[in-house]
Amino acid sequence: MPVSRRGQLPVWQQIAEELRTSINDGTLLPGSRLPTEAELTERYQVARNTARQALTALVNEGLVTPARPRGYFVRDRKPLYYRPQQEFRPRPLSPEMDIFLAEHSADGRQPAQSIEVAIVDPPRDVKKRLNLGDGELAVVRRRVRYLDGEPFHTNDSYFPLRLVQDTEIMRPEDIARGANQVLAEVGYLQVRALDEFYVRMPTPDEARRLSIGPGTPIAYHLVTGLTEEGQPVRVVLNVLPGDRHVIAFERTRVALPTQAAE
Amino acid sequence: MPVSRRGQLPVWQQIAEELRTSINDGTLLPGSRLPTEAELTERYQVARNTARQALTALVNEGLVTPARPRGYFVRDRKPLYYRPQQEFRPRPLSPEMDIFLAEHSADGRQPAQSIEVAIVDPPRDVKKRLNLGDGELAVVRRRVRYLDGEPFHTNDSYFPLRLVQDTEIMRPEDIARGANQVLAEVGYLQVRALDEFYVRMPTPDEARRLSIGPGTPIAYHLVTGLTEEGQPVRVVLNVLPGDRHVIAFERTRVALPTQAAE
DNA sequence: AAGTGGTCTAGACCACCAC
DNA sequence: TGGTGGTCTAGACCACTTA
Repeated sequence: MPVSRRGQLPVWQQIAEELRTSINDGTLLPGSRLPTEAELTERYQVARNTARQALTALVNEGLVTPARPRGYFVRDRKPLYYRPQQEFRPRPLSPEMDIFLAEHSADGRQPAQSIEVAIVDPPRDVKKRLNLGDGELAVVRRRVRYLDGEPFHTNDSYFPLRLVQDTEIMRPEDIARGANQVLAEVGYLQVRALDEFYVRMPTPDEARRLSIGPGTPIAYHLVTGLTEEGQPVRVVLNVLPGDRHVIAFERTRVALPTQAAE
Repeated sequence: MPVSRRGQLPVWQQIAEELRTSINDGTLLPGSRLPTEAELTERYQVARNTARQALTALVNEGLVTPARPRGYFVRDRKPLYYRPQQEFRPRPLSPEMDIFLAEHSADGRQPAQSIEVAIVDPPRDVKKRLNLGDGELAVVRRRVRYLDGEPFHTNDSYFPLRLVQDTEIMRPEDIARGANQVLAEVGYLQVRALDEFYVRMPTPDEARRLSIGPGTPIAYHLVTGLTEEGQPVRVVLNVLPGDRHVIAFERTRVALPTQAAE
């Protein structure tokens, strides 16, 4: 086979490149099995570790996933649309999960979620955006959302404790009309939100919580909800595995048609 | 040292975990050097490959970067804000690069860009969003933007060839008033845009073009620009390395305060 | 020139699970 | 229970780049 030990590229990269090509040109379709490590060592006449290095590279690129003891398989990415704007749209009275449900159940997939409420000293990220003083606490509603029993993403909403004490927000149950409505009822209507997306590899904790395999990055999505006066009253922290989401939103022209920047 | 061969976790994971902890608790600050492979094999009494596997894992998590022959170093993530909304804001007559420049030069960093124009059969992603028939061609303006001489992101704008033939868009130069304005002048004013973000590892090509090291994912940002009639006239394809960008935008309430979804 | 990580080999034992 | 990938060892040679 055409691997050369004197080539510009290391042998393992040449092997990885050949496999990559097979995947891209459709020779190896999503879901199909790659050659085993043993087959590669045989075919290219290299040590097993060399073949392994090639496969490991593909795993870290997110192209391939190992499924012991059946072999390595070409990954099948089928991300679903995730619409941060959705939450500023009016909607009928319905369980808190509605949006998520409406977005995804159309596919015939079974949505589910777990809710957990805690009073915490929030992470620095959140503290800063909520303008919390030292030692000031927050309530967090932590959710993991599932699709067909598989974890899909996490959604942790933080509220300053002093604003939501003794409201429904403190109870680990679905809030039929939405937590934002509860906030509005106690005088903190949100009229603006700031969205930030960080793209990075998951921490081991995140990987565990969401069953994220190697080679799968995440979007770390922060939303800061503000009142008319610009007071932050809510920070949401979402972790969206890249292989399961497409983040989508829509924009409309805000200004007169005098100028349109590229 | 406390690595046990009979532990639940493989030795290399235990080593990785100790290093990870040192990084997170500030013992190893961003920019500082990790122990060398030789030092780790000595300290933990393991084979070099085992120490290496621990370090490689941290590299693939994006925590650490190897800088031969100086050793491994803790990475320093300093992403800049990237605001897709910016382009729908009015702005003064100025070079095409202005937005990018205004966004980033405040930091005292030197922005630059390269432009390249080509007539191509666009990728499927683009073709579909532009509603191009089979064999119908497009013009692409490919840009790489730099900051302090380092590649920062790529920005490829596609236009249906039939719409922009003989316009400035065909010329590989900065368009002072912006390509969108040119489009508007020939009758294709954009009033809406659809944004999609995919989060994934870079392809080897992307990694090369943008000098992306291992363990760094990208956001693949697609913008489809639509006219009043809903005709797509522009598709932009951005590749944003995760270690250099924070994607940010703002939302305002669109509906009456009857309902506020969480 | 020395020391670093990069590559590669050859071999061993093990845990897991589909068949 | 066989075959798979996961882990680990011990050693070798090389390429690079900074000091």
